[in-house]
Amino acid sequence: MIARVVLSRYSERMTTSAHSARLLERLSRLIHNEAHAHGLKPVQWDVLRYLNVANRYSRSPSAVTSYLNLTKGTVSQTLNALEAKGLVVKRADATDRRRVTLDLSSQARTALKDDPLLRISSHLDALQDDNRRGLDAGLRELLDALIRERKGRPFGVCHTCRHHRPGRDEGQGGFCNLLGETLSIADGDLLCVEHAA
Amino acid sequence: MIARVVLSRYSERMTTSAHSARLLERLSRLIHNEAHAHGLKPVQWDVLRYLNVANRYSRSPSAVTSYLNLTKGTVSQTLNALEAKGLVVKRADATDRRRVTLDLSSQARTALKDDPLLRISSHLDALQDDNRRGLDAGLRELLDALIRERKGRPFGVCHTCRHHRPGRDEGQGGFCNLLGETLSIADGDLLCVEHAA
DNA sequence: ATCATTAGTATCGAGTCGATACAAGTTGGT
DNA sequence: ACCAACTTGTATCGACTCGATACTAATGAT
Repeated sequence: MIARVVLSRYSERMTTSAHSARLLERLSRLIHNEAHAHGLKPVQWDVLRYLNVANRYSRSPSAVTSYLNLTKGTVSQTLNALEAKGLVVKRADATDRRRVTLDLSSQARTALKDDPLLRISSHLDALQDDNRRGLDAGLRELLDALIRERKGRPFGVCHTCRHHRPGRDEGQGGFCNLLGETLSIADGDLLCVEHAA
Repeated sequence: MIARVVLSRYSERMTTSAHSARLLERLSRLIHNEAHAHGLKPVQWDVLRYLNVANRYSRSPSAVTSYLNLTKGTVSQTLNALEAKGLVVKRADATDRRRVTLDLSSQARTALKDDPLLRISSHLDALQDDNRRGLDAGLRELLDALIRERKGRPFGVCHTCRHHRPGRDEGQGGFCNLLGETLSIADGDLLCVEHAA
C-alpha cells in the first residue's frame, strides 16, 4: 500500500509511451550529434539528403522549408551557407521568376557517400528481423500522425500518389496528372512535395 | 533489363534500412523543431528531462555530458543558461569539491508538465499495439547498439543493474553494491550513470 | 488596375556546439 | 610529503542555428 503511493509518482509518468519517447529523444540527440561530420551542420546534412532524393519540382527552398518544418529565413541562410561551400547550385526558373531550383554539386554527391546517417543505417541492418519491421512500421505510423497534426506535406514517391497514373509496361515511368508531365522510372522513386494519398 | 539498369542507382540506396533511417531523420528533425517551446532550446529541454529522471549521483555536469554525448563546454554553457533562467540550481559537493550537483527548481518541474515531447508521447499511445511494441523494441536495440559503438554509458535503472541487490520485501528499495548505499523505491526508478548490465 | 498571395532575401539576437585553453581538486606512486 | 597524472568543471572564440520581423519582387484573382 505504501509502495503503491510512493511508486505512483513514477508509474504515472513511466507509461510505455513515455518510455519510447525517451528512447526516441536520446536517439534523436545521437543522430543530431553525429551530423557534424565534414564540417557541416545537422541542418545542412538534412538539406543535402533531401535534395538528393527530391524530384525536380521539389528541389526548391519552399519545399525544403516544408520538409524540414523550418522557417523560410533559416532555410534561406542554410542554402547560402551550402552555396558558399560549393555544395548547392541555385538556378533561376524561366516560367516563374520568383522560383529557385536547387541542385547538388558533384562534391555534394561525393560527400553524401560519407553521410554520417549511413552509420545508423548499418546498425538498422543488423537489427533482428521482426524488430526492424516493427520499427519501420511504428516510425511510419508515428511520423504520419505528427505530419497530419501539423498539416505538413507527406512527401512521398509517385507509386503511392493520387495524381500518378502508371505506365503500360514495367519499363515505363508513368504520368503525373497534377503536373501534366510524363515521368521516367527514376522520377517515380524520388520524393515529391505535391504527393497526396 | 533496361528498367533494372535505370533502377539500380536507386535500389542501391533504397534498402529497407536506409528507408527507416530516412523516417528516423525526419522524425528527429520534427522532435528538434518541437523543442523550442517556452523560450527554451532543444538541448535545454534535453537537460531538464534528464535531470528530472536521474538519481542524485547522476545529476552532475559530467553525467549530462555523457548522457547527451556533448562536450563539457557545451553542457557548462547550457547549464549556465538554465541557471540564469532559474530552472536549475547548482549545489557544491562536500566530499569532492570539484563536483557540482544539479537540481531542478519548482519552476522547472512546472515547465516539464508542458514538455513538448509529451505531444509525441500522446501519439505513441495512439499507435497500433503491435507497432508500438515493435517500435519500442527496435528503438531500444538500435540505441543500445549505437551507445555500445561509441562506448557511451547506457544509463539504466537499478532493477536491471549489476550492482543492485534487491530488498527483501516488495516495499523495500534495495542496495547498491557500487556506491554502498541503501536505495529507496523511488531511487530505483531513476536513471544512473553507473548503470551496468 | 488593384490587392492579396506566394517565393525568397536580409538582418537581429539568443543560443548551440566543437575546439582550445585553463583552474582547481583528487589520486596514486614514490 | 611530494609531484605527476587525471578528473571535474569553467571561460572564450567562431561559425552556425533558428524564430521573428521586415522587406522585395513576381504572380494571380477579381
